[in-house]
Amino acid sequence: MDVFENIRTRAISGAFAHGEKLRAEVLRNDYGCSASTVREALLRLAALGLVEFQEQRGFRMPEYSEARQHDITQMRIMLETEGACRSMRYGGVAWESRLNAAHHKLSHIESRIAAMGPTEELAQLWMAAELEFHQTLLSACGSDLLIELHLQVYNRYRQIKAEYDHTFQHVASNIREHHAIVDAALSGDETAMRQRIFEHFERHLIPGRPVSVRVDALV
Amino acid sequence: MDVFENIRTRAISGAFAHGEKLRAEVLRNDYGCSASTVREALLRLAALGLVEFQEQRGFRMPEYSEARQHDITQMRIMLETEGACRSMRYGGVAWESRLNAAHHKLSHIESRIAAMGPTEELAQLWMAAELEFHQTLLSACGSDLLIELHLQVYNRYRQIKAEYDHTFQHVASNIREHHAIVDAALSGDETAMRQRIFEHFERHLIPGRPVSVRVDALV
DNA sequence: TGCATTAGAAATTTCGAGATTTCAAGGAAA
DNA sequence: TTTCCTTGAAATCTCGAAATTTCTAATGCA
Repeated sequence: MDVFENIRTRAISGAFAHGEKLRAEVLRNDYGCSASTVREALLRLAALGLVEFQEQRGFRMPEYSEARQHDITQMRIMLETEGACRSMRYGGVAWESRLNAAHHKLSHIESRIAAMGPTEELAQLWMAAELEFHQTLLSACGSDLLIELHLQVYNRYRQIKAEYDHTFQHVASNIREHHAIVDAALSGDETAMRQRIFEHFERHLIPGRPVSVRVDALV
Repeated sequence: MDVFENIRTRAISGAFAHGEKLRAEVLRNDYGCSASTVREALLRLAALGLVEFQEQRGFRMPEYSEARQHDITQMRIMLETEGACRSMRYGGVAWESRLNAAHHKLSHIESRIAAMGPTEELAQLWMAAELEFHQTLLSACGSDLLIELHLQVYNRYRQIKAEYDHTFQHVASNIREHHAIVDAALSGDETAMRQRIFEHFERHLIPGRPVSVRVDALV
């Protein structure tokens, strides 16, 4: 069992509370390994911003704050619009069909959640499919670094929204918004793509706080 | 002595060759600590992309490639234009004077290098002053995350350009370009700022390769 | 009471030995 | 010759104990 991978999953899916202390000596029991191995995993997570580390004071989960959520959301908007627009330019038909496939898988799961309510199993499937959809959106952008930084920001976003996600309040709007993004991709209209991505995230920004997003002639 | 910090500095200042293998058992001699401590530092560097890590196969420095340099440069342009423009909007006079101060310090060092040629000591001072200048440029952007990601990308940039930096071929143009950036900041013209930052990095892009940069009415 | 000190407990970090895995060279079979 | 296997050496990873630092709370003093 990969300790790093497993703790990472827990850290972005709400298994730990915001601000909770993470003690290697405690977590080791979950994995039957030594504290050093857990410590190693936590250090790597800290470098990725999923865990906070203070010398001689151990590890804790990041605290929640509206400002932090706004910041992370704005960065996701920036990286995803940039990546999606580049994919539109360079990706061609191959990318369009991959995006379609990823969207199909995701919307199937979202429909089931909308219809029969969230179960633990559906939530797991949704997490994976949502990530895959947004990664596919950027997959043809031609920049490994953009993709890597996006994954970092995506994970922090999931982490901060973990409890929110679990309720699936906005499945209906999510379905619409994901659909609108795919439409924009197929239409080849970059301005439309920027707007659709912005709209997808808009409700997670702090109203009134300045936002720096290029939307080009937002109506 | 902080092993992590020290190895990080070496990794971005050309002390290790591209693709070189980094063995904990070897590096421990430089620090008089155990291999585990070195290993811990290397894992953290790997999470930041400054070192590559393969399970059971240890650590090595990233290989050089033109494509990688282009990618990193493009991301620096993107993050720095965004951050600089936000600083222009939110930073006010306080930011302008901090930028002026940082620029003054940097250009003083660059002038000395231009005049009397590079020494090891001047190179060290330049590294610190250059980072401080570019960080000051973003310092009033209002986004901790943007600043954090920029530092990551900045470090990868320094790492890949380490030998190039050491020659100081372009001190003269650097002085001009840094000056132009400060001018744009004081003039409050965001379009000019985007252009000046692009020009500062232009020579490190692969000619002809598509670039996605918003420059707004580049003449 | 309020504040500083300090002793004990708890948590964090370092360490080197041992277990595991990969690498490299030589030899056998096709 | 080429490919596959064997084997010893080298490198990597894991572990729990020991050393260090921080935290807690009880004590003494003003």
